[in-house]
Amino acid sequence: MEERITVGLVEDQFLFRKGMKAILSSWQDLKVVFESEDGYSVLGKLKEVEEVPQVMLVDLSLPPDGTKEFTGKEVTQTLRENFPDMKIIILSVHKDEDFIAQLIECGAHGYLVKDCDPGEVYEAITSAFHRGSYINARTLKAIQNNINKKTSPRATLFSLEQLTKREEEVLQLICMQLTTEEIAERLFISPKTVNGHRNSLLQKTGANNVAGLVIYAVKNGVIKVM
Amino acid sequence: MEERITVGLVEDQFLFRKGMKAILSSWQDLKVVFESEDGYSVLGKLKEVEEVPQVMLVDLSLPPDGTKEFTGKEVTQTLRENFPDMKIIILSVHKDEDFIAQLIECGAHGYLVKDCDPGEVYEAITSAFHRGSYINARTLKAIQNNINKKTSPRATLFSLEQLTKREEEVLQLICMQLTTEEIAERLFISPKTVNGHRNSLLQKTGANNVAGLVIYAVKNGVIKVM
DNA sequence: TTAAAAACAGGTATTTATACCTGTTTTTGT
DNA sequence: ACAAAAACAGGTATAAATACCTGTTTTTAA
Repeated sequence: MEERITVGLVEDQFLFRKGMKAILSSWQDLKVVFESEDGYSVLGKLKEVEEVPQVMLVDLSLPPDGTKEFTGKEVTQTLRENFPDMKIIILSVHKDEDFIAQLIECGAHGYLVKDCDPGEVYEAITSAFHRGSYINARTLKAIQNNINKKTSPRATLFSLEQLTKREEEVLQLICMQLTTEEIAERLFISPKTVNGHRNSLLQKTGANNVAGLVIYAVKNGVIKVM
Repeated sequence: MEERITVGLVEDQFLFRKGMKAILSSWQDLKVVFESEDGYSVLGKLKEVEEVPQVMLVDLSLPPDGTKEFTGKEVTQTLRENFPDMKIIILSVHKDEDFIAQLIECGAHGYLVKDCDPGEVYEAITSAFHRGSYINARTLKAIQNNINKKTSPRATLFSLEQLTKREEEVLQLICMQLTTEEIAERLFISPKTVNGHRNSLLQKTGANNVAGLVIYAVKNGVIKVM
């Protein structure tokens, strides 16, 4: 019998992680050798372990009480740098094409949405291991559309830059229903400055108004809502 | 050997559902006899099935593309009315006490957060079946605090009234970053009417502005954010 | 059928947010 | 030490949201 493929799981929801482990166990040629609940501890845990998994399934839900959240992109990049041979498969609820494309660009070897079936997870793992990647139709489409966007002139204007610390701080206060003046008081700065941050936020996130900003904050884990 | 407890799963995420099924299968005295992916089809499916589950695990994540979403409260109420003997255990990511208390008031027999461990799920199922309910410390606290709120004088002023259909509709459009005028166009009504709904929303939810409304919408599942 | 709730529509006023500018100072990385 | 980015602060204008009213029509439920 051939060596089994060793698999690692990064997933914050305990139940889902255990469920996934149970599912994967039904394939004889897979072996779950690593589990982690968040992006923080992955690296540390991996260095202490004798058996480094060949394929890592990474879920992108954020840890619910993260002071500084570790996004899927960061986890992917970190893993790629430290374990160049490891294949990384992203598991996420996001169907957004930009989002998918960004992950692949960061070095992920595959992308699965969470409503796929167990068979596809298996296929992704084996494909990533044997052929180096698993790109399904949706992922391919996302990558292609993203390339088109990049070559189009609008992309450079609208590109999703990262928020600065101050912007993130302002965004959190906006989500807490504070007005510009209240935020200014809270941060001991001029309302005009807050206004500037507001505008940067709207531009960077592509939102039209506070509603869009709040949604962005929720989606990107800038605030925790549950 | 005694009869096994029959269990049903309502959960939109395919992978999570399968994982949960795999987990539950490790207990010999449980038997998963029913699965549904959304609140809509539960009732219909249950009527076509020969074996109605004794305990139903209901996840509250919303179906990702629901035109008219079926909330956990509605599912609970509907099940209670049509299957009075069935025990209902809610499985959710929400840790909000009001939210938990509301579900229990709607007739749920237990409430679990999604990061609990598999053993607790098993305990909840058996406890609900044999003793009629499973109330853990968190749930109990939520119920108690909710009772306190109700008897306090402020509660009557601030009480979370239910949103009307129209209000919910307007709220969704607000979250989609539409302005009052755009919403009016979309719904073929006067901006003044939309304004009225806006004000009702602010009052009913206790929000100060759109940011608060969006947060409310996310917390209460009025919109789906992922 | 009748009362209550919901949906509708209008008014006035004020506050806040958004969309553009301009520029300086401070921090950061190399 | 230098350039770049971030944080800061000001201006002007307009658009939108919020806070209060008033009332009518339609729908819902008892």
